[in-house]
Amino acid sequence: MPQLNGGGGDDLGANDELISFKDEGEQEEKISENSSAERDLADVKSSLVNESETNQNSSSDSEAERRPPPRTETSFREKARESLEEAAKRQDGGLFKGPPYPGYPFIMIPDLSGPYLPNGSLSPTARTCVNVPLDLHLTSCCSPLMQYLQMKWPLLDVQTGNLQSRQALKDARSPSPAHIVSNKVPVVQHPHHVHPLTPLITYSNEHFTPGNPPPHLQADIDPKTGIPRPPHPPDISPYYPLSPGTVGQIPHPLGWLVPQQGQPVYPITTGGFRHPYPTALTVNASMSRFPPHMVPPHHSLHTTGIPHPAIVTPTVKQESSQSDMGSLHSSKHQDSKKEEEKKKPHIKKPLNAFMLYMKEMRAKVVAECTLKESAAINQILGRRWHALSREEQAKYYELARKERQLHMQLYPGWSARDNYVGGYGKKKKRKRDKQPGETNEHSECYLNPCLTLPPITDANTPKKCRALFGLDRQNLWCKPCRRKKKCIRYIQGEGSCISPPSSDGSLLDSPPLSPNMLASPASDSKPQTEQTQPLSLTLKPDPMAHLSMPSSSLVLTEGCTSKSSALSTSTCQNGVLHHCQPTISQSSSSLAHLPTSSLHSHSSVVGVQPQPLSLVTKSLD
DNA sequence: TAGCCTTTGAAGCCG
DNA sequence: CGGCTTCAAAGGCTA
Repeated sequence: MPQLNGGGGDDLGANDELISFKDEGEQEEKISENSSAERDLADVKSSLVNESETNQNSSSDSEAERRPPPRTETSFREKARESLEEAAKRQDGGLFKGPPYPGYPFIMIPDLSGPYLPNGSLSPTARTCVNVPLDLHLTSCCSPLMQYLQMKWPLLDVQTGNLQSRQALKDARSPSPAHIVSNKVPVVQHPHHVHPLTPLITYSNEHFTPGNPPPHLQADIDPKTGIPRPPHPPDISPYYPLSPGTVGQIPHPLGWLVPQQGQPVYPITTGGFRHPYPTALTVNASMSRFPPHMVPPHHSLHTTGIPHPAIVTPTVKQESSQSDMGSLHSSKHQDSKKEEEKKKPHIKKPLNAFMLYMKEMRAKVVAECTLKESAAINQILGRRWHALSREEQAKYYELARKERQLHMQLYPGWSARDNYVGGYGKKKKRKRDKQPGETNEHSECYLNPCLTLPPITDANTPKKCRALFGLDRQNLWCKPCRRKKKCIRYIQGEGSCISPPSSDGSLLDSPPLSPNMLASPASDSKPQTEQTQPLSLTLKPDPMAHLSMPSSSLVLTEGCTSKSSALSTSTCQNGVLHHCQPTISQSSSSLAHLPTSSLHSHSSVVGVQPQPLSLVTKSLD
């Protein structure tokens, strides 16, 4: 396995991504600083990822050293140890007693997901906190996991101060009997279920309502630290029956212990609710200190009924219903087979870096604007992702790498093909095939002629060069395209790219690249935040612009709300009022013939960004 | 109600 | 090996 190759740089794809990202960064990011410095920075970032990958199996200490958010981590670690010690001494409960703060008994973790300050510190506004449930079976041997979590938690994002959340927390402080009696995990309702492997997600207090922690997990809470004292592990929890080998192992601190109602994504298996990460400790330990291949496989992990968040019983999946239907007419044998299949947990793929990022940032985006449409949000997040500095991205790559590692450790026999239905017999949702000419790129141009946003639809796919030149002229493809990455030419725009004048949105936002930049697309770009993204304040001549661009100035920003509100003004937390209506309406009127999907796509694009991505375009003339 | 949309990345399949 | 496809999250939308 690639990931196991400690020295390999390819396991995570991070390298590739970084490389390609460099290419993209050139076009997407305005570089105001000297290129050499940028290159250096980029090199540093790339090396960061490389290092993380190459050292993935080495010392977790090194990781900890690389981790920026230290204070909280350190204090937390110390406190956690104290709590552990105390917990070992006394198990008098005291859970949820006298919470030092609303989030109690959760740890307050700085939200680093937001605006990062150059020095790695948090901006005041970014100091939202995460209430991380400490229903940990913390033991003295958890340091690797702790490190792992420390690495992750800083990225946690949460919307705090939410009265509802607090209330929910308050209300939930008395564990429901159902939680106790049933094998169900105390449900914490969250808009997005928490990926088991990724504590990155934005968490709100409601995720961890006090009802969540099973009785045995009612760790004593240190009134001083507010950190719940980890329950003493000696007693195997009826809730999380731990196999002998799981003693001392730490349940994943984050919410995937608590599946969400209506989202049986991480259903508890019939085997009982066990430690989600039975091998979390050992895995992490081995992960950080030993080459993964040295770690003994835990083949029985997911067969023990461990409710790993990544495990989803087929019953919750669409396949299940279908199989159920079919089973009606099938033989008993078939039924039994299907039953087995049904019971067979669906182990989800580990989240990649971007998915982790999305999980973390989605709530933030949703909160910042009225956007709720995932498609639109994802577009925004996609842009933000590219706007992230290498360092920030490296964090996610690192997390993703660990996710995969952990996943691999937990499910040694699992393969992505297990979930790969395409060509493997079963049905599957097949993405609607779009004809090359069927893309929304034109509409994109219409509606989004000068946005900083790159073309959002198909036209923006990495196959741009492929579409332009065809497979037989791959030598003309941009590097990213060859690597199946986002086409830089397309993004760069025709003005500066070698590609033929594109009718797509290539003219959009990205500033023209200098020839030398084209020559060495990977040469680099300095990490940019989206604030610097106003890539094109000048409207490039768009062949299609006359069809869509009003002669007047436009203010297009991502701050505009999605489809539903695209035609009305919207506000974002940045306080900027985005008058989307004129823009959209004009565009729409001129493009009344456009498919609604196009409009939809466009409106979706007009997401919200805390940082003004808005561009004021000049009139064409 | 299943699937689409939309993003990026990882990984599997296929020629 | 390169290209294509699927899946991972997510929630509104659509047929």
